[in-house]
Amino acid sequence: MEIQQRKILVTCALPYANGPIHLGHMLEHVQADIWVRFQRLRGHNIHFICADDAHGTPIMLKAQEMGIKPTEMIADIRASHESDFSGFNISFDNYHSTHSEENQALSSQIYILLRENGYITNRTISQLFDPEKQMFLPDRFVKGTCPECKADDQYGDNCDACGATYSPTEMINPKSAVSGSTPIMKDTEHFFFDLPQFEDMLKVWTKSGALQTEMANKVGEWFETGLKQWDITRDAPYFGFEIPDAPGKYFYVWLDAPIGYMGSFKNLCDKTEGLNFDEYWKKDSAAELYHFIGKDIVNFHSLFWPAVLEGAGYRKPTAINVHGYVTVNGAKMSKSKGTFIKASTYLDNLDPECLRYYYAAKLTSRIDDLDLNLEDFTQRVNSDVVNKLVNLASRTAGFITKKYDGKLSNNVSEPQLYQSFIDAGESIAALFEQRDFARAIREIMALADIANKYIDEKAPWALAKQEGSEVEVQEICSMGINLFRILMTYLKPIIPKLAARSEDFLAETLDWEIIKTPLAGHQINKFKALFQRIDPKHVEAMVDASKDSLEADKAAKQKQAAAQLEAEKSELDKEPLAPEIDFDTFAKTDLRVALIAKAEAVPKANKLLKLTLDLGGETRTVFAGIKSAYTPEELEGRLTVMVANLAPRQMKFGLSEGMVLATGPGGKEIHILNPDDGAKPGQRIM
RNA sequence: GGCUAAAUAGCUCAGCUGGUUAGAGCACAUCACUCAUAAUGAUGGGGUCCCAAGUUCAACUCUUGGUUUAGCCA
Repeated sequence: MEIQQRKILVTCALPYANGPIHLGHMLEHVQADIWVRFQRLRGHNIHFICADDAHGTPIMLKAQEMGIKPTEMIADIRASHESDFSGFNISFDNYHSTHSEENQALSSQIYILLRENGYITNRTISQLFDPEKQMFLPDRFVKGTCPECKADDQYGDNCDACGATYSPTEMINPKSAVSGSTPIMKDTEHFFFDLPQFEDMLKVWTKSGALQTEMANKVGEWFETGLKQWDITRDAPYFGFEIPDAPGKYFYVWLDAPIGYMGSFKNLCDKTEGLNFDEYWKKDSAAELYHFIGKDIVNFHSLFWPAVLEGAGYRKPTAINVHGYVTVNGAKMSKSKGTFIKASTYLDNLDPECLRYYYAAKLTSRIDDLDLNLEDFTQRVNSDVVNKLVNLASRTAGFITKKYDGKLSNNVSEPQLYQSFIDAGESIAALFEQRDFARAIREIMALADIANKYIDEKAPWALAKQEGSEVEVQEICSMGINLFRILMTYLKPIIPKLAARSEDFLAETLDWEIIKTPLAGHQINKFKALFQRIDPKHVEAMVDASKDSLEADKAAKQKQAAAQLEAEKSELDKEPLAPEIDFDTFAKTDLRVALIAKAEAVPKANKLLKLTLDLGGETRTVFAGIKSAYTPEELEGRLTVMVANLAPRQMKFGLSEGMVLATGPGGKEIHILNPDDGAKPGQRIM
């Protein structure tokens, strides 16, 4: 290949490991994947990496809620993320996690370099602290009344009702969202990254072409407001990496998350022969580095991240490629409308290539939001991919197979037409390079229209009925196949699976350079349907399924909320104290230490165990309603407490001569009493 | 509240630094074709280019004000 081979490293933003991938995430991964596949197709040396962002308070608390370790939770979520991405044919060279050895080593090393270079300062700050949970609270985990409009139940950083922003300390009646207790102010020493020192460098870098103009403008506004020192510390308990030389202090998740890009690449280098970490990350690296991100995290990537890299002596990104949000049917993705669609739900119902195509058809290099209009989606994909593109092969292949044994003509009858399709490749490539996929697709489809027109004008089906036109018919249809081959090659980065099926059909690997020579005298395979139309029913089913999973979520949340409410009630609320009695009244109750000599299940009783209690010489038979919480085996040999002077009571299964004491609401939650070590059977309890 | 971006046919979007009757695809209508996954081709209907004022010989394109939407900041 003539083109100078480039060394490129591409990343997608690291998905947060506390929830599933949805179609919003997919926009970014599809965009990056198309660009990466395009570069590969052009012969460049490109590596595409990602990882799960696995640290932070929300993950720690969610794991707690689920009753599992954070490491277990992030492992599960990572598996689901990887499966979703591979379902959409996202061609990562490596998918790692920020909770990894590589990342810990790099984060610590970068932090130490920043400190040595004088970019870390420390000071004591005062923060809201949950006295019950013994933890500092991020703003999002404080709820209370808005100081401006007095709306209840607002988050600690801003008010949904009036849009006011404030610090959680200004809230009226703040409560910890974790425990419900009232937070107190507590001092703690934090480390700060001294961002203002990088202002001059950032002003130059952000205007160097590394950012889209819209973003450069946006960042300009932030400069006007003034850069602030960045708090990179969180106190224990925190799920993350402990800061070197600072026990109990952890890196804020947003410090080690972007370093996760490096961590994932390091991990790839360690398992790839000849791939050198420094070649891509050292200060004077000749490799290109691109981050694909959404517009929500621009500040981290255009200010903190390049400054951290610079401060620690690494190279800065070549460019940050920012995209907008996905809306569905013109509105924000909504769980109640069923338009909050998870990647897995999509894959259950539709072909990933359809979404890849549709996103590509609407993606530009700008930051506009992209609307997934489900009706338009169906029409556009069916019309472009099936009616125009695949149709080109479908309508000509039959002739070649039936009349010419699957062999294309030796002669290329329209070399000029062919060449015009090849020439268009240059501008199409430029559009791919600029991430202007929408325009690329428009050009490709305009070519498909020309190709269909050509077939229509030549009408090989009419010629086929005339004697002596065999060669001409073969040549026309071969042209059709050849044009199809060019178009499919251009689309290969976007719809790789369809391209792969086309390769089977054409008996050839589609390649940007090779297609410059048309196929002549070439044997192709029998045409099979290459692509299934989108059936609107499947789209509907997907939306319904998204509603379903939401309803389940909602029900689960309600149940959880009810349980939490119950748990928040004190035991005394549930069962208020009984009226006062005098000592003599209490003394009438004769409580004794009893040895459970024997315990057996009562065959026909659901709740009862038959206990034989030894009072040190005398035994009693007691039926106790604790079968749901204890097995007979675990009770035998234990000491417990019984009411020894309770009048015997005739039960269906025999006479019960007393009762054992237990607490708890019932079911599994029954706890019998245990006297402390040393107590002897028969001793009175007073 | 301050700022940024967007607002063009039923839908999704193009319209470069202001210059003759505002474009494409889809959808719709009519005709042609019947090779093709009811696909393709031709023709056509459809727009006060968000509103108002201004600059100009001339504004979808520039300026100002407003409306709506999305977002950033306080």
